[in-house]
Amino acid sequence: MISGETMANDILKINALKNTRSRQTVLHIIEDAAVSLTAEDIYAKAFQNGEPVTLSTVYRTLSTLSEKGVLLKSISQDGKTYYQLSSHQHKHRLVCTACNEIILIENCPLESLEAELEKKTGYTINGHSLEFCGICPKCAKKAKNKA
Amino acid sequence: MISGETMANDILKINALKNTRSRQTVLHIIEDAAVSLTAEDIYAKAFQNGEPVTLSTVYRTLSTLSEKGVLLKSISQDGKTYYQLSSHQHKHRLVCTACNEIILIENCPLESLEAELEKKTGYTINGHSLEFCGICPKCAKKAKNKA
DNA sequence: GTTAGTGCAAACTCTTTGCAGCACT
DNA sequence: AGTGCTGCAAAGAGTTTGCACTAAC
Repeated sequence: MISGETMANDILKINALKNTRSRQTVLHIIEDAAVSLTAEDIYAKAFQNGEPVTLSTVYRTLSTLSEKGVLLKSISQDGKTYYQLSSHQHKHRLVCTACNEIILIENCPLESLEAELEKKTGYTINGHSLEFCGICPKCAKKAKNKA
Repeated sequence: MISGETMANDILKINALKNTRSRQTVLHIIEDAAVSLTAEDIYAKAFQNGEPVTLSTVYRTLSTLSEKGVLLKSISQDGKTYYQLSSHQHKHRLVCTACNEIILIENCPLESLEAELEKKTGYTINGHSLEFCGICPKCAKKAKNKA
C-alpha cells in the first residue's frame, strides 16, 4: 500500500498538474474520507487541519480533477455537489432525511439496466446518478420515543 | 377521461388550496408536458400562452404541490430542479449530454433493490432519484460525420 | 371580512470567473 | 524564466423570502 503522500503526487504527475500544497491538501482529505464530500466540507476540513485553502481553489481543484477523471462528481438531491475518488468503484448514497447521515452503497446494480436501455433508446450511456433517501434507524427510534 | 380543467380543480380542492389562475396555469402546463419541467420552463410556457405568472409564484406553487404530494420533485445532474405529476408512476430521465434531449424511462426497476437495502441498513427508504446520461443517436451521428 | 395567494424586489446559497501576484517546474 | 495556480472579491445562476396588495372563499 502506498502512502497518501505518494498517491497524491502520482495523481498529479500523471495528469500533468503542478504539485501544489492546495492540491495535496484537497486530495488527502478526499482520500481519507469514507463518504463523498462537498467543496464546503473540504474547505472546512482543510481549515481544521491548519492547511487552509480558499473555497475558489477548492472548486477549481475539484473541477480540474473531475475533468481528468480522477474524481467522480455528482449532484445530490440536497442540491449540493459531492465528490469522491473515481479510482474506487463508484458508490451511491443513502441519505437520512432527518439527520443527513449518509451511507455509501457498495455495489452498483445498474450495469445490466444500462445495457438494456441502450438497446431500447439507441443512446450511448456513459453514466448515471442514483441516490436513495429515507430515515435511518436512529432517527426512526427517536421519532418513536417522542410519540 | 376528465379534462385538464377538471383535474386541476380537483387537485386544488382535495388539498384545500385556493383555486387561482396561477395554479391552474402551472398545473395545466405540467399535465400537458411529456417530460418533467423546471420552474423556468413553466414560467416561460405560461408567458408564451399569454397567461404570465411570476417566477416566485411558480416556485411557491411547485413547492406547495410537492409538499402535498401532487408533484414529484427531483434535482438533476444539471443542478436544476425538475417537477412531474406524481400521479403518474414516477419516471427517471435519460439525458443526452450533447443536445440535452431528455427521454423519460417508463419503468422503475428499483423496488427490489430498495427492499434489499432496507434489510441491510435498517433504513426506512422512502424515495430515490436516478438519472442516466449519455449521447443520443442523433448527436452520435453528427459527431461521426464531423470526424 | 378573513385568509391565503401574488407580484415585486431584495436576499440567499452554491458555484464560477477576472485579475493581479506567487509558486512550481 | 515561464507558465500554471492561488487568493480575493465580484458576479452568476437558481431559488427563497418579506412586504404590501389582491383575489378567493
